Amino acid sequence: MEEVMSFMMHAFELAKNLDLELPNMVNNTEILYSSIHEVEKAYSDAKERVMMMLSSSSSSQYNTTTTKGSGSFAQILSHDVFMQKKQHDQIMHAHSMDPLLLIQHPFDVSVFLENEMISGGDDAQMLRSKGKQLVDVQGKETPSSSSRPKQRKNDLEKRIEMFPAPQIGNTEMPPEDGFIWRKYGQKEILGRKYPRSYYRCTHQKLYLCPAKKQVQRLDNNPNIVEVTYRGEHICHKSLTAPSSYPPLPNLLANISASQTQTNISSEMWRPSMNLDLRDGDGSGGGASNLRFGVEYAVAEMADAMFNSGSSSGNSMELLFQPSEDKWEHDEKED
DNA sequence: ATGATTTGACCCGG
DNA sequence: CCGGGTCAAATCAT
Repeated sequence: MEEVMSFMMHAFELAKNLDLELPNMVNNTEILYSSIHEVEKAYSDAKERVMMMLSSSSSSQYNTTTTKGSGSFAQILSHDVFMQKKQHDQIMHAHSMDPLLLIQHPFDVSVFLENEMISGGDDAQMLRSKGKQLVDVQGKETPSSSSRPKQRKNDLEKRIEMFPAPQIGNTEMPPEDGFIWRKYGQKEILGRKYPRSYYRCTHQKLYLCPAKKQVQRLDNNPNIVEVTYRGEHICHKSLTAPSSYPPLPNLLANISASQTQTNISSEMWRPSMNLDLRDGDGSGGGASNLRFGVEYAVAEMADAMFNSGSSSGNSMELLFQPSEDKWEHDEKED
């Protein structure tokens, strides 16, 4: 029960925060949206916990091996709510929060794109055509003409997204977005309360992946981090994935059917536990090390295991449900 | 030993 | 010249 209370308290806190920050948010719809969404989610989480409890209390003798079709009303209800919540979250994310989708379906979320896009589109191509020397294929710098082969800002397409920031635990943990990032710098920014962290794609060396991101906590609302993406993941395309994702509706259908993808932003909002994966000093470490696909499933599993405790088998049931239609398959090298 | 993070120095555009 | 972005050596983690 304390768990539920904790969830509720968190929801209250978020709502209160939203209330307080509302005047500041009216002209920033992204933040407003994000905040509302998180409040909604917090309550939804609390509700889910209650459902779980209902479920376990009314069918305690069935315990963990309950299989589908034999559940009590509460179980069904709980399952239903869980599904609804998941589906809802995923739809919301698909439309606004998921940078993968943002990259793959920029048309769908154009509201989040900045005006600073560079005509010409393809980053890699653009870099090449601009004669920028990055690194050569062997990974060595190609020294020529005194100046450093450094990409300058504005060379890459820029996309800004708002993510909820963790309030407890390692609050410096950047939002998980499905890619593996390596931190290469941190800087105090003039007029900003919090330092900005710089990340680049881990596969930069191997695959010349130009993707980068900056993570910056907002000063007027530290609960939100502004993530600026630059460049697209060519490594993602070549390594894993789907050079093109299924059309959005299909994707959503797949996700909600398979229940394997984790709601990304929810991972950092777990109110009653500290999900620090490493680095507890909060000194700016902790680049995200989860990757899309497998680890997400693992995270989801861990999430379900921790959160459901001994109360119900529903989550597990969802987790192990066959789902071959995942669109991220492997990380095979070529 | 290898890879990631930290952090001061450096570079460049405005 | 200043500030933002990046480099790279030192350090840390595994």
